[in-house]
Amino acid sequence: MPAPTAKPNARSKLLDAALSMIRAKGYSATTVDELCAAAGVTKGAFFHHFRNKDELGVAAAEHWSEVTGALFAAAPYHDHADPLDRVLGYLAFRKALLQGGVPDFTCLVGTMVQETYETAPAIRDACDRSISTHARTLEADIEAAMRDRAMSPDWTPESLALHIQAVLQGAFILAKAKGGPQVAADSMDHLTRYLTLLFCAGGDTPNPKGD
Amino acid sequence: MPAPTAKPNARSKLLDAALSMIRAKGYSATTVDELCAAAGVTKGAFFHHFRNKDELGVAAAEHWSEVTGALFAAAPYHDHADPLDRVLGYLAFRKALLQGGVPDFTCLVGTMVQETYETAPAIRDACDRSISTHARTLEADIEAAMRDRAMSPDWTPESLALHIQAVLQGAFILAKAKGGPQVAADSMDHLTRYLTLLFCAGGDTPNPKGD
DNA sequence: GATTACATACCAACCAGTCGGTATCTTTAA
DNA sequence: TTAAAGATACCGACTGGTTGGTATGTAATC
Repeated sequence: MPAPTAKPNARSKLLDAALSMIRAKGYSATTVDELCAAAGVTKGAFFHHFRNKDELGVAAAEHWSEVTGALFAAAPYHDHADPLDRVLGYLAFRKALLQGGVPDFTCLVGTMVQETYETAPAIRDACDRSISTHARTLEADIEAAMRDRAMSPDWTPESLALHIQAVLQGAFILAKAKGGPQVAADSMDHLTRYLTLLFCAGGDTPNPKGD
Repeated sequence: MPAPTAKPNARSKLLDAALSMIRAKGYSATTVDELCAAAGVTKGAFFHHFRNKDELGVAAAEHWSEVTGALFAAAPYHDHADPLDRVLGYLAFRKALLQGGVPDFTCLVGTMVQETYETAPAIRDACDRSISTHARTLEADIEAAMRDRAMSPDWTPESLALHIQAVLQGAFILAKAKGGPQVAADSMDHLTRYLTLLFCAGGDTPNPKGD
């Protein structure tokens, strides 16, 4: 990638179109022809930049990581002094992103991995990288919040960061099923409540199942 | 439906095959031909029982509701005397179901609604019904647990039941991305911890955001 | 002048869905 | 008791449009 900034060339037009089209219709139902039409390029351009459809899927996941990575890196929740406030601010930011139609606020890689995890390992790995890398941006703050409170729980910062991602992904599924963001916002409130309780009311309680 | 028990006729063979095939490959990538081959029936039989592919999708969601509904109705977690123990027992039961390959323990309707929520409203509604009806089986126990503790929180039993479903659905997405159930089990542990904290350590704390 | 970045035309395989036909089960009435 | 009559369940060849992918050509750029 010599040019990090995206000129309106065929490749980036295809990737941008892929983000919205795959989020709306899923990966399998997104056809190369439709994608080219939406991006305003020809099929020749598509197969010039991508060897096949799966390679576009991988590139779309990576493009998604870059776009969302920049969005979250520039978000204001990092400014809080207390690390727990930064984590809670992250969740508030996620909740504030629930705007527009369902395809506008849902997650590309969460959608795509559901269809491809068995049939396209390259896409699954790209989606895993996207989710896991994003989750890792929360780990330092979680760990700092634990240290501030001298907590030594039986869960790891990584597992909590991944749990947060799981709640968000699940909230999107419910929003899709119910046709609106309200149920997702409610779920994010429950998650916020969990973090508040966990760090302020009893984070050292042993694992209720003991395993 | 005069005969509630499933004879090995073409329709139920197709529905059973659909459950596993759609969970593994997704709805769009599941072709009618492949489905018929897996079920051991012909295409003529398919279009005798279903007007089109979408109608199979709806029927598959309903079949899924019946199969899983019977599974959960017969599960032992209902035997606990305390309603909170029944809810926690439900979660332990869900965790115990994380056996076999990823397609074996993931949720059909969560998978299907992601691909169809924009393009096939009938399927989306069927998936919503499946999830919401299942969530509703938890509401009475949640409400009873609240009453036992004289709680008057700013969340409803319905929202908590749906949040539980969101965590489960999200856990399945993470399991698909990571290729195994461990991350899903970890997320279910966090959810169990949330319920424990919520009902035993501070369920009356006000909404941290205040909205 | 050669590599890159597209455009156009084309293809074989595949897709959901159709259709004429057969086997079997149910109803009815002589 | 049985047989005509109709409905249901299923079969499998066929179709027309779509699919991902290719082959080849051309204009711009390095």
